[in-house]
Amino acid sequence: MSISKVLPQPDREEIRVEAVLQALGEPVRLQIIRALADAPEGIACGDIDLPVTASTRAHHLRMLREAGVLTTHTEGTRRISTLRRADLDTLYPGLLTGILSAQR
Amino acid sequence: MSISKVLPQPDREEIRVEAVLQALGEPVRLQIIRALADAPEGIACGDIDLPVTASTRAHHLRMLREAGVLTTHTEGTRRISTLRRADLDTLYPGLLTGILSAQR
DNA sequence: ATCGAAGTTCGATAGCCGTCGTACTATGGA
DNA sequence: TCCATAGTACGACGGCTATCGAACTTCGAT
Repeated sequence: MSISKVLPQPDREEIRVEAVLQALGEPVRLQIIRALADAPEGIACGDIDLPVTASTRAHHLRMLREAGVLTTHTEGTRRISTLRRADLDTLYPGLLTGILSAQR
Repeated sequence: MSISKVLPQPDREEIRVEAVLQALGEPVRLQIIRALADAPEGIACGDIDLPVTASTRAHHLRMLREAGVLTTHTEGTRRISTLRRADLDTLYPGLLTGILSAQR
């Protein structure tokens, strides 16, 4: 049995709006964000339908995590990601809602 | 005497959230947005203090305009830009506010 | 112990884009 | 008319980054 672990990510006060916007300004990553928004309990990155290979997928997940947009914890061999809604809503109230309200 | 003219820009319904986020996810452009937010009556791009040359400035202004973030009209030889607040607030309520609420 | 599944990391590549200088346009003033 | 000012357009260049394949790690199951 393995120990569930949270992957390294910035603290709330370390999150920079530029990094967040840059992270969100990429079609595939935006797609990921939307999938996460629809799965409040979190989702394994492999379970998100994306038009890229696994390695590219991992790359985008890492970008989003390091920007502070999502958090990832391990569950066996799977890595479950969730939106850092509370942090983002506190730092930039309305931003996430505004983005997600866009028609897809 | 010349005729004041509005430079080409997308209609509200043509604005895509990806383009907006991509436009905002660039430090210089974010700086422009903040300057515009502080000048509701509009501002000439030359009057914004930016760490880039005039041509780069023009490039960023064009990106922002074509993404639908700002509107530009001519006044003599000057080009006055203003945030498209109403359009953005309608399409993505809270997004602009969230971004601008970030500490600089 | 072996295997498969989930995912990451690394190196390489190709395309995008931020930057600049230069040339150009257009407007207004002398 | 001539010139200065405000700004754009274009071409070039360099750096960033999205993408991939291949090798590797980790865990769970058989």
